[in-house]
Amino acid sequence: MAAQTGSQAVERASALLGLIVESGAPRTFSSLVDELGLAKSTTSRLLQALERSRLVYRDRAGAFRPGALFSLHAARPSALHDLSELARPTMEHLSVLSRETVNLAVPRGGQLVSIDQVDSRYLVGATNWVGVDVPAHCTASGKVLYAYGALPLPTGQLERRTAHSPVDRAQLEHALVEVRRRGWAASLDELELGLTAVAAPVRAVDGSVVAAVSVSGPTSRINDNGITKLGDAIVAELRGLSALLGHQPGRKEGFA
Amino acid sequence: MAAQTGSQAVERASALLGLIVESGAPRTFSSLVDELGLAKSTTSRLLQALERSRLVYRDRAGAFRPGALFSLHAARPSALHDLSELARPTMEHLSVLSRETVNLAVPRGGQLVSIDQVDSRYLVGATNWVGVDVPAHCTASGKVLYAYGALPLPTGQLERRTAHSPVDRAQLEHALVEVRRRGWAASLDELELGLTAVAAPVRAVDGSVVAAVSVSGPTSRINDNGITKLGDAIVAELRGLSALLGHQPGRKEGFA
DNA sequence: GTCCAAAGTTTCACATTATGGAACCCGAGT
DNA sequence: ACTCGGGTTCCATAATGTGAAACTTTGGAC
Repeated sequence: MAAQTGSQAVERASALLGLIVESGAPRTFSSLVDELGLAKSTTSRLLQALERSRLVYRDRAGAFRPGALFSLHAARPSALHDLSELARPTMEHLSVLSRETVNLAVPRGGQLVSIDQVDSRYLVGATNWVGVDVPAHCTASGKVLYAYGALPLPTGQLERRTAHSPVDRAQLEHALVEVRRRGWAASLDELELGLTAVAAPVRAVDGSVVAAVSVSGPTSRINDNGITKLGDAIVAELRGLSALLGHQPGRKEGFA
Repeated sequence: MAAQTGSQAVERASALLGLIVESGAPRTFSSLVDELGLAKSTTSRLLQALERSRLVYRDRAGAFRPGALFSLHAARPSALHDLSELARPTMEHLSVLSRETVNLAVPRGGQLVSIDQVDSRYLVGATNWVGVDVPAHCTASGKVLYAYGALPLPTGQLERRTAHSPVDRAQLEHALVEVRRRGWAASLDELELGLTAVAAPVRAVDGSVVAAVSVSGPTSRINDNGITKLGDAIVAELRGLSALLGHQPGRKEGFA
């Protein structure tokens, strides 16, 4: 049985709020009652308190969604900062393992946005990618977000950055199939000659991909340590971060 | 005194969470104790419950920030949907008042993103702008977001859409000064000949601008009803929406 | 290193609050 | 009309939350 923490009511209300936030779809009153197992009257009263506190709102059909405080948070630039703080321990662990540059990127406004970085521990290979505008199809993170539908596929002519850049659509599509098969993506001299990156997805509770974490460095060094080995290591490391976002391995991990 | 709601503990914890989410900066333990006036021990216990529930996290200095559930929500496409649901009543009221097209736009990835629209009640003037890529400096909403620092100013050459488009930087800068003076922005035949829009800012708790709401229609009709009158009406209508995001009129409303 | 104040946590008696069963309300469907 | 599902309100009482006080930890000054 749960230890006494002096905050049972708060924990119950928080559990309700967690179910609502983690849900991809609006939650009905009775589904919340069934899942949490509290009395209807208790559930009703806790939800009313959450509603008054702007933590949930009821849509037109009466189902529950995250409320104004969540929208306020999401609307501010600091939301990205909080996400990168959440990811920071994972990124620093990857930095220790790989000794290379670790980068966190998210889809924003239909584009790839790099929001945080842990720098390489080598003297060579220290490019700061945060805030830098790059063609997503040439990057490992971009391929991850495309492969799992977190970014709309690019339209128009694909930009060529190097002789290795995937400017042919069929070539890119094939690469995305490979990403989905392996669970990670690679970019070999495609953004910049001599630069290789490997990236894997960060998933939310329903398996949808919300971010990508990449490890990048000079092609020679990354090759020497093994691209497949690195890809699998990133996937393994991101399990913890995805779990913080409510993701449980074994759940559907397909096209979001 | 407050009526008995049977959820005092939840309301207290929610009030703490609200202070943390509304704060632009991390909140210290003692500032929360001072502001809410609860006993230190009660405050400590409630914050611990919120932390266990992933609703807050403590940064390296031990100060409190919105937790993983907020980051999860912000990272998902549905966050924009929830923001537009929050704005919907205001937008529909503006639609009734103006009988024109009402649009909600946010800054995302350094760009202007239109996320919701209430259509004109006239037969003429029904363009759907949601998801359409437009040069922000030619739009009323874009000018609002630039004027208040919610969007980085455009770099490079300013695109010309019509003979009225502000392609000269000094011209644009002057327009932004005017936006800040009046509290709303206008775009007269600048995006499209015959199209005029007026927009005003949606503000968060600290006065920072997080979105813009515009009313647009044929230039002749908008002119007939008066641009200044429309601008002032939008500003007045958005007070309620900004209040939902914790904004209180009279607080600093300057450059965010 | 020591000392001290501030930040924060734990303990516990008991007053207050949260709980859940039952009654009730409302709207939709038959 | 009745039934059912989604909720809300009521209320007796058991359980929990509360805050004062004691205690611990941390950071800065000397």
